[in-house]
Amino acid sequence: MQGHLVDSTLIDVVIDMNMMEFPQKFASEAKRQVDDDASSPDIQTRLSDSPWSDMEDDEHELRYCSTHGHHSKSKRRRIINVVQRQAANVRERKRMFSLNEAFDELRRKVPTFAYEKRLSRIDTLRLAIVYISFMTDLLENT
DNA sequence: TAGGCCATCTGGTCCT
DNA sequence: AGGACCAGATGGCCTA
Repeated sequence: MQGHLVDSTLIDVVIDMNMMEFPQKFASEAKRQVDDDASSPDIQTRLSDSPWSDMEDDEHELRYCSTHGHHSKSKRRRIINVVQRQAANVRERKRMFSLNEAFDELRRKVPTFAYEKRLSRIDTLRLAIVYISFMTDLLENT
């Protein structure tokens, strides 16, 4: 539907970019995910009274630029155990998954030709920028 | 085979 | 305290 509104200017841009193909490796990539959790690099289980560990010397005072209105913060390393790390990995995977869902949705919104390849994430963003600019111009000139 | 793209892990920082 | 967000590193897959 959205492709009908596109003029030659936008089409020229689109032609230069990679075209669609639905993710074939999405499922295959998931293969190594969950099972790898147990075999992740030997993260030491570091259980201590405090989840924070001081950096060695007094250089660990992290000073933010005062022009940005930040206060100085002490730079302390947060110590997490294996369970917490794995939980964080799962959350990160979910977060990236939802990010990719958003990219897929954006891919469906921008006009493309269903050639052989799907748009990469960076191409999707660039094309969306071009498309939005084009539509904005169209709106302003009517 | 090199380069592009992507998923995943990880540690640092921000935010609630 | 802990979850969200981010960026760097790494490794796999695919294509020219």
